[in-house]
Amino acid sequence: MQIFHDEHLSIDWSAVRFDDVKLTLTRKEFELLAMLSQNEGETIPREVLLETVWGYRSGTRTRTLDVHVRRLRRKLGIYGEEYIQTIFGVGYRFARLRAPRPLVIPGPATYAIGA
Amino acid sequence: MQIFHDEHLSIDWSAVRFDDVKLTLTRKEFELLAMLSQNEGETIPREVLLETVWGYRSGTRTRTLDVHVRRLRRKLGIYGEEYIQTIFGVGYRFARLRAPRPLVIPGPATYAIGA
DNA sequence: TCCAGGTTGTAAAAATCTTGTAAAAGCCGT
DNA sequence: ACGGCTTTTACAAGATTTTTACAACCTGGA
Repeated sequence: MQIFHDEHLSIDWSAVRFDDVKLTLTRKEFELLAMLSQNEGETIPREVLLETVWGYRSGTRTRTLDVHVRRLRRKLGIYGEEYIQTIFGVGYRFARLRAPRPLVIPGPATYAIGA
Repeated sequence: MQIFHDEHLSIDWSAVRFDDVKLTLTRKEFELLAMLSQNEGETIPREVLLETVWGYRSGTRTRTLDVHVRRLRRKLGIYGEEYIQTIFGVGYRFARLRAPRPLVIPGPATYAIGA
């Protein structure tokens, strides 16, 4: 069963792939991503994430969520910050990727072909 | 009847061959490989493997599965880890071999081509 | 039946991976 | 600029897997 899909990212219970490259997420990373992507577009408060994914009771002082968001973003590559947005003072929000993929081909060899 | 096939690996009920070389697997090794490859791409939990292949009831403390995965991987040669992937804390997943063989030749020669 | 060879499971140490925390650095809104 | 919140990095503890070695167990043939 699929949790979320768009042009680049595909999230299933069996696997997560970004542009046909399989991402290996840890359990917590996956649970967090699932939680966020299942509520695409909605801002989920920190407290809610900490409670649903970690089972922490409200009031627990921890930075775990932030660190996991960080690791998740890194695995999502350059679009990490696009997919997982910070809502300052509230929580995080998962969003579908807007613009297609910018195609940039640097390097001299490229020009030689076109010339 | 064939269980799984790709460019390198061929798994039938009668034989398993890797690049036209017949592999001699033991019964348990074969059952494990069959179970995994029949569900290509899906992560199969340890518990499920231990129950279906070994008939163990859930909760049995054993390392047998790990050891058999080890022996299987070894027989699959350098691609052992590619075909049989570990999903930490969950189980194992059989996957089709990705890219053929990454042939990368860095260095000055590359630039000479473009020039 | 007994032996030889191969198969299977276990134990234990070594290696690896995951996860949470601490602390410094950076960012945000006022 | 300030206080509060988030990001980033590094580390340590705990959990899980890998690896090796060994012993028990089959099974077929002598």
